[in-house]
Amino acid sequence: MDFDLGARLRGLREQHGLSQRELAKRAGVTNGTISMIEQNRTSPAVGSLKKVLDGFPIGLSDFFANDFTSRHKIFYDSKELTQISEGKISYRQVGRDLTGKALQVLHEVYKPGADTGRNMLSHQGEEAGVVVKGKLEVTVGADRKVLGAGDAYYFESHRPHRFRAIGDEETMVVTACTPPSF
Amino acid sequence: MDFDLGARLRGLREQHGLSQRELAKRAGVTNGTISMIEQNRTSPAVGSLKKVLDGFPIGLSDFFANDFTSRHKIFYDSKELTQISEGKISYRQVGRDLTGKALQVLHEVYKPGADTGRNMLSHQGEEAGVVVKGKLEVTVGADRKVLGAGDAYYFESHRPHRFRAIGDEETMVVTACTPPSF
DNA sequence: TGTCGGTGTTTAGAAAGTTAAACATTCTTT
DNA sequence: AAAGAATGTTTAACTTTCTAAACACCGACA
Repeated sequence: MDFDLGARLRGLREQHGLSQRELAKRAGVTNGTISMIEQNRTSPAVGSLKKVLDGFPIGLSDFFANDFTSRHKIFYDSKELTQISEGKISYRQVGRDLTGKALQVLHEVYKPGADTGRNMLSHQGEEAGVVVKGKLEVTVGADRKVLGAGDAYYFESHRPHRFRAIGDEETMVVTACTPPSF
Repeated sequence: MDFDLGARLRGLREQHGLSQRELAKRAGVTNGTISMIEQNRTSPAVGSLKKVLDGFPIGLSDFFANDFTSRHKIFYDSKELTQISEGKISYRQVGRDLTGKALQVLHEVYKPGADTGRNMLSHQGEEAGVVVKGKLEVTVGADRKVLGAGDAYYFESHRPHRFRAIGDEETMVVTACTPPSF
């Protein structure tokens, strides 16, 4: 282990104003177990930790969300991207919490015909993207162009813009915004 | 345990095209351990699971992200909200993955003077919010009003809108959008 | 002062996880 | 068909976690 699981648990417990015994009772474990975990004298079984966290309650994912290592994470497997929303357009973000970050990178998948909407989006910062697959109609202000795989765009986000997937195969785009604005 | 940790691990391993022995070697555990975990015949120690996941690699948080229970989760502790972005305006979302959901609810905190930008936002759906603390200037189309704690708003998102925190204390708002549009 | 109720920590024994090696199975190779 | 190499599973010995109870400490209160 490389992040302080014990301290994380202790912090949570104290934030909730519980004693080790109170938490133990809720969780269905003994107070000794919690003591040992908080001192990092044991690496609890996942099942035990789950029981303990149910006492707050908080999920395992959230418990590890601010994992020390995940802040320094460099490589993200395809499956590791954070699904922000999904539907006609799927947005999957590189990294979970962009606090203090300058960049937001998304892997977007448009179903055929998917559209960000007639109403043009417009926010601050700059954004750029590369079409990986399919065809994407990009409208920026008065400019409009259909981009194919390998094509890219770059503009200042304050200009009204709109994206639309053309053709009948799904369209994949990798986009970057700075600063992160969702 | 109430979600199929074993199946989750097996799925991941197979997605990555690894055998139990290959993964075991990378992770520094034995193939037997992985076999037992995948059959849910043991609840692995967090440390062991961490080692195994480092073989992919994937973080603990992401491993549990699609926790079976978290899809049915009803109650969210304040600390459990998903930080989407933070800065002058902090957005914390209720729930992590809104796939298939109809609603996106955010807990927003505006630092004094924080502003969604001169450029009016505009997207589809409807949205509403309740100011919990501080003062929020809400502009929707030609309408503008300063809302205080307890005040609320409701409009169709296609109308251009803008939010700005007024005064010198931070402003807190709870907002809801449908459909989720980030 | 003493004892009561609370806190977190420690310890011996019970339970469970992990290892290393053997086992069983499938597929390829000869 | 037999040998070989890969796969996942199981078993006995070992290690670690977990429990239950005792321990030590602190503040309240009679």
